[in-house]
Amino acid sequence: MARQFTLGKKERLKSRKSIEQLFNEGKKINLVPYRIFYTLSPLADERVLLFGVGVSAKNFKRAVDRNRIKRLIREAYRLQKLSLLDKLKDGNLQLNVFFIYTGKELPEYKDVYQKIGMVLNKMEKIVSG
RNA sequence: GCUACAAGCCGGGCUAUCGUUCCGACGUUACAGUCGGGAAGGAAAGUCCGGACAGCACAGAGCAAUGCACCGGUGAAUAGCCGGGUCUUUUCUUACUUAGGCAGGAAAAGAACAGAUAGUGCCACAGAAAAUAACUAUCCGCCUGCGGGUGGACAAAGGUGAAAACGUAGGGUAAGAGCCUACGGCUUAUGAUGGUAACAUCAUUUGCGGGUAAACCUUGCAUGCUGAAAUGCCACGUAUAGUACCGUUUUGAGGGCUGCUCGUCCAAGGUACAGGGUAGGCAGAUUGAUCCCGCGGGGUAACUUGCGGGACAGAUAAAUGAUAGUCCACGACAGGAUCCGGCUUACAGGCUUGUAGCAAUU
RNA sequence: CGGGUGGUGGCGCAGCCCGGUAGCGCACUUGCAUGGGGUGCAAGGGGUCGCUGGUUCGAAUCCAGUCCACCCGA
Repeated sequence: MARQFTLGKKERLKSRKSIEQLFNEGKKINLVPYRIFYTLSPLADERVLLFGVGVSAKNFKRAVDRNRIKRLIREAYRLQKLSLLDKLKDGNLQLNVFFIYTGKELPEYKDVYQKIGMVLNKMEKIVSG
């Protein structure tokens, strides 16, 4: 039985090329302190859902703060991605997502969890039709 | 015990659930999965110095540029560190002095402490003048209408200023002036003594011509250039690919000698524009001038050395987190990105040791 | 990772190389001109020269350290 709440190397965007493609060709969602890029395409291999995070060094000068925001977003995503994954499997689709934090204040985990949940719900609706 | 200062060390702990990365074992065709172990700092930061390492270059000469600048030691090396010298400032103290002051000694702090008689520049305001002179004053000669004018001599007396032409006394002179003499101060050179040396003391001697080199500069010494996006290898892929210009025996386009010039060597392709492809993997790359502990040796110290034991991340869109509970002193500054040595800056709180003061007990 | 530029009145800039008076435009205040406004004319106020030290008689300017903002290479 495979574990469910994982976020290993195989589930993250690892290629510079695919990331650049995502920024150039992907669609965009703005949700107050976040900006999400995504591309939806027919399933090519077993990698159904790929994920990435970014925080601008302009808004957060210290690496400690950037690391913390990325960790919080990753955690919220990890715990809430399951139903989106099921929808993608049903539709035989492949999705790349990239989260960018555009706010200027350090967020609380509860807010991050809530907002990421909203984003994922939106994505589900887009995937469904 | 409390307070202050200095030095050194630490800088949240525990439990549960979910999760990340690397290594090993099991397992698998290969994944998946399971088990065990490792996983940010004292500054990882700023990138201010110095190296290691790598590539290119390494026949020579000249010029330039940059850095450093008392001496010795330390170390792979430095603008770091340690010790010493000199100077400056502050404090204390002693002798002399009516006082002002001045000389010596001690302690602490600081010093970008080579050169201002190599040259050039600058020094606002004030002041006669900011370094060459001129002006006032002084003295001498001549003229005079007795107000002064004019030709010379003189060199620091002239309310200033941050800074004023060695100080005091005497001689000297037409009047003056280190012009001369004595004492004192600073300074140049030589010698002697002590010291590895910087330097100190003494003797003789040269002069006394302000400051500024964190102004240009001069002198001495050092430095090849470029940095892991360096560099080597493998894989994938495109256009046996276009246009223009220059050149291909000699008249040679261009290139190397990596700052430039000379000089020298190579040389058949080169330059520009337009367009196309790739942007994956492995090595570099984590164990090294390494760090810590104990005992011992050398050295004033920085540091070094012998023996024994222990420890040491390696990611690559980039890993240490989240949630809940609990304890306390309620958690600061802040996160690797080739590595190491230093410097600088940020930092809640706590612990240890030493010194000084206060209080109390025996 | 490497390299560079800039912090001067409320705003945009000059002065810095070669040290001695901080200046310009817009804005602001007051007055005059107009029936009123725009506009024009005249006068005026306002600056720790990012911060901390050093050199110097004297620092916005020179030097060192530090903070902040911005840009470039890949």
